[in-house]
Amino acid sequence: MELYVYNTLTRKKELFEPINPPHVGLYVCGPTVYGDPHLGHARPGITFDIVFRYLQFIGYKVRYVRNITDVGHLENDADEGEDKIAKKARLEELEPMEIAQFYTKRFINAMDSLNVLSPSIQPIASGHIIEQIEIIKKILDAGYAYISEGSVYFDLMKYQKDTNKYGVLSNRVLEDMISTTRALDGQSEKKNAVDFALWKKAQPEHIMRWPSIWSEGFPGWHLECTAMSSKYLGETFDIHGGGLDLLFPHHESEIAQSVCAFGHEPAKYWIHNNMITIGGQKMGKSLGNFITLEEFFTGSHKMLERAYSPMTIRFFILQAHYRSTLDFSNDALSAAEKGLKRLLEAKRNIKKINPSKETTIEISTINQKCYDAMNDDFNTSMVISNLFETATIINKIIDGSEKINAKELEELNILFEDWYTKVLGLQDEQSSNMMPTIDGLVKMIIELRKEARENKDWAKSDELRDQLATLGVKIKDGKEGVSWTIE
RNA sequence: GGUCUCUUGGCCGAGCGGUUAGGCACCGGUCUGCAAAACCGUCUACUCCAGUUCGAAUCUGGAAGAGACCUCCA
Repeated sequence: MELYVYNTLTRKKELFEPINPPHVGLYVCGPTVYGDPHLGHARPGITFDIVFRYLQFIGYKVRYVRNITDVGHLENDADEGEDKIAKKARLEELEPMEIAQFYTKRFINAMDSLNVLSPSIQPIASGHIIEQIEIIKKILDAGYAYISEGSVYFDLMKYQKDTNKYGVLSNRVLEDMISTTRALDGQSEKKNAVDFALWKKAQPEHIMRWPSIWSEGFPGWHLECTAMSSKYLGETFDIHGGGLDLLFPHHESEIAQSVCAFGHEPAKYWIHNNMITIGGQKMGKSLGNFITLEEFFTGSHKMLERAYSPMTIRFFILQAHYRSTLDFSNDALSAAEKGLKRLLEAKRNIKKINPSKETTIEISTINQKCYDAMNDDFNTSMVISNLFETATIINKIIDGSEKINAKELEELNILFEDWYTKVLGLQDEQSSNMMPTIDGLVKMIIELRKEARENKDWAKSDELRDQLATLGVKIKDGKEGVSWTIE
């Protein structure tokens, strides 16, 4: 069994071979915590959750590091030298760390509800200022940075001249960029407009600041990931992930920093998830068209026709391949919701199956198809397609048009446990510790209704059904008796 | 302007040279006191033009349209 992953560095699918098997180091750029998590955050969260889960599923020991950026980034338009968290803090009259703390918690809660597993380590940028300063020193010593008015800048021209590596990831041509770079604040301090800051001297109004030998200030925008990935995964690790929008300049700059500080590139494989679009356009803070995850869960956004559960969001995202753009719409989400429900029902129906002597189906074939799909660059869409076909088979078995023996039935059970639950991370949202109680209560009412129906008291029967419906409990009169679900 | 990507049926979305993707919707059927749900079945594709090939949604060239990055962004 061989896993192939698409490596952005080479623009093709490559056989996955960890540097130190069975260990795998996975680093993913986490959120900047100055706002509520939105649908865009769900995509990398879920994409790399799948990578994390699948690598473990096939036997690797994975250390998954996903950072929290709480140092903020520079605003580039107005507010010279003020970063996002500081700005928000000033507006709301809070400590910057209150803002960061608040949104970090919101982010983690949202990931939990999406059933995204916790990373092995979730380091915060502000907790690694020392490590970042150390890397700046290394780059200075190597001669690829210079000090200017209390700030430290990366010398891109020198880096390019010596290594010719700038652009390996993003295919950028440095010469072209120089001619098209727009004027930004502080350019006069730089040798070249394209140079990026490793350390930035804080302006008087800038409230997030740390001491350093250069100035009171804050670390540059790309440094945190270099510092934290090298600290926890080593100078060279297996997979670096993140959103496609981080490819340039963020990841390109990380490579440059690593090459200068450590003498080699940081990651063997680069994996990038694509964007979620809304009406064909990228969803983003600056565009004002983003919907927060909480708004999805509660339905409180003007573009949403109603609420969508976390599992619906997860399933919606998994139905597309991670490298494709995924377009949001109410119709698409409703379709995902119904599809997920169908799969869940099928999974539950497995329990109702009575095995036969003979079997007309072979589970191992389906199982192999799921492996093949995942081994081909994590094709979750294909796995789901296989599960749907299995759902049809399950229904046919119950219907009597297909047969399954005890051995295959056991494999069927494992199939859903493995792929639906473990790898795709889908879960039954209705399970809670109150369920046995609710189940008992509903069954009592169903019993009452059954009596009414036996007496042909349709009015009473319908009243019970309607009242349960108003509580969100849907009664289903099936061939094999009555069942119910919570809507 | 530069770099890159995409264009699949009513909607979403796989597909990487030959075989049904799948889901949702629609329609037909089964079931039902009625209804809903559920289940079964069926239909609608590959932006356009040219080329390579026995054979192309899939490869090549061209056209049109859309998007991403080049500025913080998942």
